[in-house]
Amino acid sequence: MEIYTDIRLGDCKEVLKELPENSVDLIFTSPPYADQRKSTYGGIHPTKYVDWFLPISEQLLRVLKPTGSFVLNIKERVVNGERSTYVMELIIEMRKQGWLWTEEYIWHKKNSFPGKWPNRFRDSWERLLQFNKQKKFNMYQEEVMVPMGDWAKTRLKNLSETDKTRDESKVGSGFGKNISNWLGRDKAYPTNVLHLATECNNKNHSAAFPEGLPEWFVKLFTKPGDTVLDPFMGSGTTNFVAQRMGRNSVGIEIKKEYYDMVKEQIEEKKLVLFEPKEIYETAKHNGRN
Amino acid sequence: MEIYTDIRLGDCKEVLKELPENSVDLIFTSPPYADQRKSTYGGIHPTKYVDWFLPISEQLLRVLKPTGSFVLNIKERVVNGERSTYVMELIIEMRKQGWLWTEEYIWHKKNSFPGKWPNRFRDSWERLLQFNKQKKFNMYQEEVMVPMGDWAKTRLKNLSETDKTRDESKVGSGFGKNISNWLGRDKAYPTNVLHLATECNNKNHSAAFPEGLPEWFVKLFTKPGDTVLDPFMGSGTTNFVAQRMGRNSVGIEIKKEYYDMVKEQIEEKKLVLFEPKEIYETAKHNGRN
DNA sequence: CTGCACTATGAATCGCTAA
DNA sequence: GTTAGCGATTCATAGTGCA
Repeated sequence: MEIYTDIRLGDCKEVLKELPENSVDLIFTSPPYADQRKSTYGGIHPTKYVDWFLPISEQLLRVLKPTGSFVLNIKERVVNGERSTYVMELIIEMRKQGWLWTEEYIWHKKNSFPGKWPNRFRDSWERLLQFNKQKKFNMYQEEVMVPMGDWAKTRLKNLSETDKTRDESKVGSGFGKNISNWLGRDKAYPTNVLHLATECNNKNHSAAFPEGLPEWFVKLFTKPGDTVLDPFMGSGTTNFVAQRMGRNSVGIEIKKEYYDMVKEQIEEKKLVLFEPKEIYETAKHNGRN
Repeated sequence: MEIYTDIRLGDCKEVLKELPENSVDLIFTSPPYADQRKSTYGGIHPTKYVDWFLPISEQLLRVLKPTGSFVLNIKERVVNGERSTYVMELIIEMRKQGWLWTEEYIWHKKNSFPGKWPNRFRDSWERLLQFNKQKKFNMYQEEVMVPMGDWAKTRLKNLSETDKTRDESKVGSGFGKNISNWLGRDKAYPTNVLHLATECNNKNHSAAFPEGLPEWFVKLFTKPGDTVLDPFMGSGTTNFVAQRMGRNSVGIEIKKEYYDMVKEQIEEKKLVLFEPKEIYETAKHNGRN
């Protein structure tokens, strides 16, 4: 299968207009967080954040396929001792734009940055907001199943009386059918809480999120050959993951420095792609939830 | 030390007016969640939820001491395939009332309700919203520190194969490596993510939350002799915990059935209070974070 | 007292059917 | 059309009983 990795330089608000409508299966991104310090990368003041983001999310709504999903990794900052409300306002405004706010996943960062403050503890979680265009969308739940708890072994040997009763009460058809549901089952569906450690990259650039994060959602919401978009590419984590997993991807980055870096690395990776099988196997190591 | 446990019957919107202003150190409560079904206990329609809650939070703002905290346990439900936005709207409106939204803790429910749906996974977390009257408030961080040595030991011993596969295999970091960070340290500050299982009570009443939840916040935000308030008492978990930990408490409940039950149990507990030490030790079993 | 087997059930959600 | 009621689905935990 031939896939492409399309890296573009520019302001995503403008560059997105070049993309055809209904062409993307998954948007996974982590936009620059609101920040009062203008000096930092893309610092947008908290009070302007929603106004700044809405034109972008409007384009995202246009390019996303009706069956696609938009996953937004974001967490509000503390301003004057309070959590800002711009994320909540954003959700409310995006719904007015036509987005459905389907779910909020939690990314629990296991090794969050240490620190001590007089009136709060370490912040060790971030939001992963899932938006959709319609109630029916593609979701491949089996792809992200996790090993089941230890109890399953004994459970499989003898079904408990409770289960029998519960099952029999349903219909007179008996519980044989239900037993078959359990046989051979060694995996369970995950929950909406993801446990991942923040990655410690010894590279010269730091990723906002670990590879496991986009990987989980790429598996969950796309199949090989689908297209993934990250309008705030940064160090390109989303695109590298997409490429490794056999998905097309588009990445947009406003800073030439990052753009060049990703361009270079993407070229390198292409060489490796001649052995896709092996790469896929290595990738499968990554555990999740 | 002599403490009181004050249980009152009635609608908290009215009963709260009887309480003096600036008299409570901690409000910990879990109001009835919005629900479309009117038949269930206190079912408030999602679209009316904010209007229903604001008069109550106004009273709570009045009775809370300036140095006190208000912790609200809540989670929005799914309506028509979307998460409702009433919790976000509530936060925004409460800030207009004068509340500061200081922090959002996450309660990660390890044993969430099972089930499978076409477009979502099991919901295994709830919000614990912390509101304050001013930026400076009482917080006793040392009281909730996690003993590192013990924690690591039990963690290592009890670590099931599933845990390892699920949580640790993702990055190269590995579990052992992280342990080494903790050696030589007695205690560590927790984060804003709490891990607790929902209690599996085979008693005749079920609590909405496990005792560990109010216990953690009572420790964190009050000292012995302080006053704790739960305006939606329910089965009285908050008040039992407060009493056991030597805090005064006020509980308000609209349903006579629950009110009577708690009244009865509070009386029983008083007898036991002659041996506070032993009780406290047993209570410490409740795991957290 | 420890360990193992087994039981009970929990702030759930979707889709269909009846009113 | 819209809404309310009900069945089906499903996993981790604590508690009990017994060897």
